[in-house]
Formats: sequence, C-alpha cells, structure tokens
Amino acid sequence: MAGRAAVPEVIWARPERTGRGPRPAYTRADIATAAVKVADEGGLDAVSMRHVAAELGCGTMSLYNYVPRKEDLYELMVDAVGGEHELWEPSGDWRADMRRVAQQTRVLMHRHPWMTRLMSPVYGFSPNALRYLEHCLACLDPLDARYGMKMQLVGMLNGCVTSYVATELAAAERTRSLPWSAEEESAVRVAYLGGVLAGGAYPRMAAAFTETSGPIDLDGAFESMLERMLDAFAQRG
Amino acid sequence: MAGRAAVPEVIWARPERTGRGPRPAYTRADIATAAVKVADEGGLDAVSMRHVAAELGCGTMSLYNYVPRKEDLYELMVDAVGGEHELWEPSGDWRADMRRVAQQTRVLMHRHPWMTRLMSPVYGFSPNALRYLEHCLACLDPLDARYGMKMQLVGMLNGCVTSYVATELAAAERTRSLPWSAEEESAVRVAYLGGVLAGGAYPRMAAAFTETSGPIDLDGAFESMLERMLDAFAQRG
DNA sequence: GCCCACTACGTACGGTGTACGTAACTAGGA
DNA sequence: TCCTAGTTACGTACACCGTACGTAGTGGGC
Repeated sequence: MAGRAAVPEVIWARPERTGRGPRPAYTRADIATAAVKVADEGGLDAVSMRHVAAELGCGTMSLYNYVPRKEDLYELMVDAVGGEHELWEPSGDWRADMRRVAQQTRVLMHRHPWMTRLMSPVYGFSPNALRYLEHCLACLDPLDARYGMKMQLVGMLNGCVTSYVATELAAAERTRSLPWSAEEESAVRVAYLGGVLAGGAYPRMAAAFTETSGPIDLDGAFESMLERMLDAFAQRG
Repeated sequence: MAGRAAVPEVIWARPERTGRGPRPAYTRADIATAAVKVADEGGLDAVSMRHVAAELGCGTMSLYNYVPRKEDLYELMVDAVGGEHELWEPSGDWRADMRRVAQQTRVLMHRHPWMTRLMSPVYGFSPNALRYLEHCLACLDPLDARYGMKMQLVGMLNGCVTSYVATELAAAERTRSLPWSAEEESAVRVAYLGGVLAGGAYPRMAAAFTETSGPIDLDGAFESMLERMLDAFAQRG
C-alpha cells in the first residue's frame, strides 16, 4: 500500500490542520482573503503564488503548504466570494427569493470582476457553495418539484447570470481601457461593423443593430432575462 | 496627429493584408487552424506563442505580425470553432431549429473542450459569430418578437449551454485524470460530502443527493434544460 | 526524551509573453 | 526606373511564472 499519489485530492477533503508539527501561521481564510485582495486590486493575472505570498507576508514556497496547486488557490477564492452571499429567511415566494439571489450574484460579480473567469467548474462543493445551495433549495421549498429540477434551475440561473455579467464586464472593460475617446472607439467599431453589415450578407443583424440605437438599459435587460428564466420553471412547476 | 496607440484595436477591424511589403506566409485561417490543433491535442495550456509558431513552422516572433497579443490568438480560435457550425435552411419551426443549434453547440464544445474556458467575452462579432447569429435570427423569423428579445434568447441559450457543458466536462475530467479507480474516488467524495452532509446542517442538499442515486442521464438533462428555456420564450412570445 | 511529521523558505529550472533590433523584401510614388 | 518606406521574418533578451527539491527548525505523540 504505497503512499497515495501526490496531488489530486479535492482541497476541501484535506484537513486544514493535522495536529502534528508547528502550528500553521495562517488559516485558509487568511489565504483566500489575501488572494481575493490581490485579484480585486490587480486583476486575476496579478494572482501569482509570489504576489499572494507577499500580500500574506510569507515566502513564496510556504504557500504550498496550504495550497498544493495554484488551481486550488482559485478554488479558495471562489469559495470566499461565495461566502459574501447574504442569506435570509425564505419568504415563501420562491420567485422573489430566486430573483434576489440572482441579483446578489450579479452584484458580487461586479465587485469581483475576475469571478466570471473562474466559474468554469461551477460548484465543486466547497463549504460556501454548500451553504449557498442549501439556501437556494430552502427558497425553492414552495415549488413543488423534485430536487433534481431545483438544482437544474439554480444551475441555469447561475449559467445565465455568469454569461450575462461576463458580457457586461467585457463591454465595460472595452470602453474603459481605451486610449482613445469613447467616440473614436465607437467610430472604429461602427466603421468595421457597419462596413460588414452594409454588405447585405447579414440583413437581420443589421436590422437588430438599427433597432436599438442609444445606450442599452443593462439593469432592465438583466431583470427581463431573470423573469424569462423563472417563467420557464413556473409554467411546468 | 501622432501614430495611433499601439495595440488595442479589435483584430477583425485590422485588415489581413495591407498591400505593402512581402506577402505574408500564412493566412489568419492557417494560424487559427494551427492553434486549434495545438489546443485539441495538448489542452488550452499548451497554446503558447512558441508552440503555435512551431506547429505553423515559423519563428515565435513572426506570429506577432499576425496576432498582436495572445488574447487575439484566442479570438481567432473561437472564431474558427464557430465556423464549424453547420447551418441550414430554417425549417419554419423555430423551437426545433434552436434546439438543433444548441445541440450542435454542445457537440462542438465536446470536440474542443477548451472552448468553455474562452467563452467569457462571448461574441466579439468575429466573422463566424456574425454568420452564426444571422442564422439564429433567421431561424427565429417565425417568432413574433423584437430583435432585442431574440438576441436575448440566443444569449441565454449560449450561456446555459456553455455552463452545462463546462460542468459536464469538469466531471468527466475529474474521473478521467484520476490515478485511483473510479470507485476509490467515489469513496473519497462520499466520505467528504457524506461527512459534511451527515452533520445535518444541509438537510436539503443531503436529500438531493440521496434522491438521485446511480449515474446521471446527461443527454436527458440537457434536453430538459433546453425545453425549459424554449418554453420561457414560447410563453410570452 | 526521542522521533518524525510538519512548517518555513531559499534556490533553481524550464517555461511563458513580448519589447526590441536587424535583415530581407516589395509595392507605390518620383 | 529606381528609391524609399512600410512590412515580414526572426533571434536575442528580460521579467515573470509555477513549482520540484533540499534544508533547517519546531513541537505533538509514543
């Protein structure tokens, strides 16, 4: 019975403290906080083992005592942000509760814009993910359906919110990080898109673009998306 | 009027050939194909400027003549995969057509598993994205709604499909890349999750897990998600 | 009290994106 | 027609990355 293969355990299954040897200087929460701070201030690309260790005040390689791979650091970060969800006593109106959950998720993702890039393997059952999911299920108690279906609802909601916010943030980033004025950028885009669309190969896209002139109501579009989604589950219960 | 700032143009707005100087040795399509091949064979992490250049058969820095930043290389890859969508004459049944579109997207993402990680800034209006969107809108002609709403439908569908496939692939990856047997892994997970859930803090999660024993019908769940989504738009048209 | 697992951390290696400089080439204007 | 300026091609170099490995010190279990 050789010693287990080196790495691939889920980090949440590994105990934070084993009882032997010196006391660890930091908790997992400390590390997550430091990593989140680095990401908030410098973007996800600033999250390197060196930077996080420096933020924490320890040597680079010491981090590896807590976090076997960088990927696990990401997992800690996602869990930490998940912990920012403020939960409440379910109201009895599952639509209202789920709307509130989704709105809160959107707010969290705006607060931590790097989150959309870490959402690929959604819900690895970290502690805060469990807490969050349990709360969602509690909110959905009034809905007469199997748990499988409720999980599906939560999954779809999260998928849509994530992709919505990702688009939202990408658009914001594009206009913010620009060395030229917004008008000039807009002109460039119009020149390109307009040029392509004027070709006549994509008449419906052209119509879609002329349909909505002026700034888009992002909040309204989000609400609308939400209602659609909730409709889908209200209908067939 | 100083020369424009260095980089941040959208790559699709930059002409592939300017007319001056020697003929480029490769086309954008060549580069996209090479990068996709590297990603398919070695995963997204294998996509480095060096590897792609080697696959292409040129020096590393020559790539930068075609692709100003690595991010643009990703954009080329996403566009190339978008080109794999096989389009058809709309049938007149928008639900059937959109179902087919979504199923095709899922197939593409299984063929190129790295795609789910590149979908954050969905649809930067690359050529094949335009082609794809125009096709979706054509399929939605029978649906009596504004283009804004149809775009919303396409966006939500893509968001859900992406997040669904991402979860699907993450689960598959987890069981595949394992040094231990699937049973042993399962045992570890059960030990962790079971341990947490047995605590009684998450009764609904525990119930959800006991509800569905045995393997999950991934195709069925996908279809189910799709129908939900289409229902939502059929309802309020 | 001893042992050994554990923490801490410096060094080092192979890899990354890309700024910069140089040489060859070719289309447009004289 | 030739010149020149913009482009392609690509090697070198730099700062930074994840992390394997070795060493030293610490403190709980036998």
